[in-house]
Parts: sequence; structure tokens; C-alpha cells
Amino acid sequence: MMSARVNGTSPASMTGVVVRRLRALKPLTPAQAQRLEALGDRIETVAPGATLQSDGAVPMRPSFMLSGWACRMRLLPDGRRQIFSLLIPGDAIGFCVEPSPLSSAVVVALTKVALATPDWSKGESLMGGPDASASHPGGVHDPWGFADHMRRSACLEEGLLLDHVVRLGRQTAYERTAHLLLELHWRLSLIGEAVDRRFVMPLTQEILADFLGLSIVHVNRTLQQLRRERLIEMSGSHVVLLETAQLAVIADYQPQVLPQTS
Amino acid sequence: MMSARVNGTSPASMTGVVVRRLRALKPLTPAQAQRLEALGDRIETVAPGATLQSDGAVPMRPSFMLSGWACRMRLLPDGRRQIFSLLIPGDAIGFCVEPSPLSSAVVVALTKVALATPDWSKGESLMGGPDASASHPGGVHDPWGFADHMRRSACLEEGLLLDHVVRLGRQTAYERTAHLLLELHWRLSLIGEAVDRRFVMPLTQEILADFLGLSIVHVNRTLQQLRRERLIEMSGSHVVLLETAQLAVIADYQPQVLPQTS
DNA sequence: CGCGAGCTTGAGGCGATTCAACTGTCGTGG
DNA sequence: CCACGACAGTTGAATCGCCTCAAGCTCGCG
Repeated sequence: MMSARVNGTSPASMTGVVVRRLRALKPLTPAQAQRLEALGDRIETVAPGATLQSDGAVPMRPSFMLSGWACRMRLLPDGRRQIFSLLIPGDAIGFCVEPSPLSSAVVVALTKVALATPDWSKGESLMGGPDASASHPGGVHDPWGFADHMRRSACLEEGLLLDHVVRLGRQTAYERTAHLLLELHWRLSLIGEAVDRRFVMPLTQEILADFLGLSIVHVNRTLQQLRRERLIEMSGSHVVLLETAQLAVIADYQPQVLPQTS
Repeated sequence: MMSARVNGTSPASMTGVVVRRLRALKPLTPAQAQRLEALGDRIETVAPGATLQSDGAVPMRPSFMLSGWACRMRLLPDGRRQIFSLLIPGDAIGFCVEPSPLSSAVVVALTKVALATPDWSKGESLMGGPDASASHPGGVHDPWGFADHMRRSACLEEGLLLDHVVRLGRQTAYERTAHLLLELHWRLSLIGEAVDRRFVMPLTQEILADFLGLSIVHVNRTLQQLRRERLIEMSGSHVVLLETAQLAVIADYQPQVLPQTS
């Protein structure tokens, strides 16, 4: 049996983040929600630093993050690192629309991570598995009606990636940092892991640096500046956004628009 | 009737780029190729600077670039600009897996552009139109079997976007520029628009700057350096890669891996 | 207690930006 | 025909943002 408690959440409710995440994209039928709750059966936990998905790995088992943080990144030959995205509970891993990853990217756990890997044996896959086209030419097999959710999720992720490009290409360290904090706050709110303007961000400054395209030292100084100006509070992994409006102006932040779920 | 010749290519062969682009991703049946050739009927040309697709535009007519160059970009409130991707002939526009663009990005023509917008009235769409799920819950309507091509194309594009993130986040101006030139050469080769190591790149240094996340001045100096070191030749919009191997080492460039089409 | 990982701080340097001017090449109109 | 402006490219000089190097610091933990 896996650890009974991860990140202070009992296993029974751990799948809640997935439900909340998907519900934000499109309403779930009771049957669908129940399906997702059932994911709690097949939980795997991995240690920080472990690889959740690597480049060439063809099998590529799609799964959901239940707790913990991870990142998708690439390593340059000389050791430089660039993080593409930060993965939080509720996020999907390996649901590439296309089986072959093509892009040499790796997903690594940043903290202890709990994963739910659905049993794809029945119904083959949620979105179109390794040979969706072979068995169902011209279509995707989606017995449970999650295809729309996953499509929208992919779209949301692309939006986040575009935001990231803007950050790296055209924003200063100060703006980038503010933008990231707002984005994380928004995403954590979606899954109910941000109370008011506070949230927990279990990332070292090195990880932030590799995400923001900055040096560790400069991330440190930038965070200090944000604190000094009383825009945020940070101690340990605890973050408080003191002036969300002003931060949003600084970073030109606008949250992704979601379908009219309200 | 639209202009008979665009970019020196006769209309009859203009759809060839689309065929070559898709064939590189997955073989096309004769019927499919014929379908694509038929796109030549519905050609639209737009002037440089025109918007091909904008943010809120819900209808969003998916189409293929037949000739000319365009870019996908975002504008910051203070005028800064970041280009996400450069679009060349054969590329698809607006085939977002999900109808709602979500991301505030705009597609703009950089040169005169010829577009083919398929007649989606029959068969609804190639990939899943505005309400694919409504009419075909849990599946996508794809009467002609292009779904796989479009999926792989989307995957390839994501790979390019990841490359872009690495460029912007962790590479120097020198490396970025080399990387971009190699990427463009590879993409143009796919559609047969690069002879040997030469190709035409109708981009101003301002566009390059907004793509590479640099200032115009620095792009200029960086290109000069690449020329001075005899790694490339450039005059006007004509580019020659003199030392592809060395450029690839500098930029840590590795082309996307394509399915075993050979 | 001592160690290591992460955070903090200072000093110096380089890469890239900004501002500003100048060049060359167009197409346009007097 | 040449004057003209518009535009792209080029160059120099000064500045700044961010990086690197190198220490110290703090804390949790064996």
C-alpha cells in the first residue's frame, strides 16, 4: 500500500483536484466525476528528482498529478537548463495529442509526487492512444467523453506556453517574476489550493531561475525587490500576493479565459 | 479571379507545398493528395501587414498558407512585441484543437500571403470544428482522414515552440540566431523551398528581433558576426548556410524527429 | 557538532539595450 | 531629372540589466 497521506491530503479526496481541474474547463457529468474519483485506486508516488516521463519513452503512460509539483524541462549539452512548464496537482502528464513526443523534453518531480495512472486497458485511452488512428481511422476513441476536457486542457497549456514565451522574450526579470506568481496563484485557485492570496510554492530559487531564464542570484534579488516594495510576502515556500492589481499591471498579466462555466 | 501568379508559382502547383508538408508527417493516399490539390480553387491573397486571424474572432476559419510568410505574435501594452512562430508555405493556420483561441495571439502577414481556406461546409471540419463534440460526442469528425496529419502537425509545432522557449530562456543572441536559421532551413527543406543550403527569408531585422527577443541593433551585429566568421552569407533576403555542422554545434540544434516516412 | 543545501550579499564584468546619427535604396512626385 | 521622404540596414557611444565569481549566512538534519 502506498503512503496513506501525501501532502496532508487523504487518498480519498486526492482525486478531487483532478475533478476541479477538469470541471473548470467543462462541466462533468456525475458519471464522469465518479470515474475520476475511482482513479484513487491506482496511485503511485515518486520521490523528488525522479523522472516521470522521458523523451524516448515510447509507451508513455498518461496520468494525472494528484499532489506535489513537477516540471517539464530540457537540458542543454553544457548543463544549462530550461523549464517549459511547472506541473501542479490536477495537471495531466503525457496526454500528448500525438504518441511520439518528438520534442526532447523530460518531466521531473520537484517534490514528492502522487500520480494516478488510469487503467487504459479498457476503452484504450482518453484521447487517442498510440494507435488511435490504426484502430479507429479518422477518429479518436473516447468512451467516457473526456476528449473535450483534454482538448481544452491542451489549449490552456498552449496559452501558458505562449505566456512563457512572452515572459522570456520581452519581459524584465521583475515583470517575469510577478507574472509567474500571478499565474501560479491563478492555477492553484482553480484546484482549490490557494486560499485568498496565499499559496504554497515548494520551489527552490534555482528552479525559479531555470524557469524564468535568469540566474539564481538575480531571482533572489528580484524577489527581494518585490518584497521590499511590499507587493508580495515570501517566507520558506509560503507566498502571499499583497497587491494583486498592481502586480497584474507590472506583469501585464491576464488570466486565461475559460469557457462560461462560471 | 485572384492574381494568377503569386511569388512566381503558378496556382496549379501552389498547393504542392501543403501536400509536401503533410506527406512529411504521414503518407497521403492518392485521394487525399487530390483533395488537397483541389484547395487551389479557393485561394485568397492578402497584403503584408494584414491580420489573418485575430484573438477574439470566434468563427476562425482554418486555412493553409500557400505562399508568403506570416507570424503569430502578441503585443504588450507598451508596444513591445513578441513573435511566437513564423509561418511559411504549407503551414496551417487556425486549426486549434479547441475552438476558443484562449490565448490572445494574432496572426499577421509579413509578406503578401496566399491562403487556401477549405470548404468546411461538407464534412464540417478536418479536425473537430466549433462543436465537434456537440454533434459527435466523444469524437471528431474527419471524413477525409487528415486527423492524424493535423495532430502530428500540432505536435511538431509544439516542438518548435519548446525550441523557442529554450532559445529565449537559455541561449545567447549568437546561439539564438544560428538556431533560427537552421530551423528555417529545415522547415523550408521539408516543403522544397530550400535548395542545398540556400533559402529566401523575407524578414526584416525588426521581425527577427521581435522573434528572437533581441533589439534590432543587436540582431544586426549578431548577423554581422555570423557573416564575419564565414558561417553564413546574407544579402537582402537571401541566406546561405556555409557551415551547417558548426552552426548546429553552436546552437545545439537538432531537427525535429519525423515519423519513419523517409 | 559538523555538514550540506538553499539563501543572501558584494564586486566586477559582459552582453544587450538605448539613443542617435548616418548610409543606401527604393518609389513618388514636382 | 532630381529632390524628397520612407524604410531598412549600419555604426558608435553610453548605459544598464543581468551574469559570474566568490564569500558568507542560515537552517535542518544525521
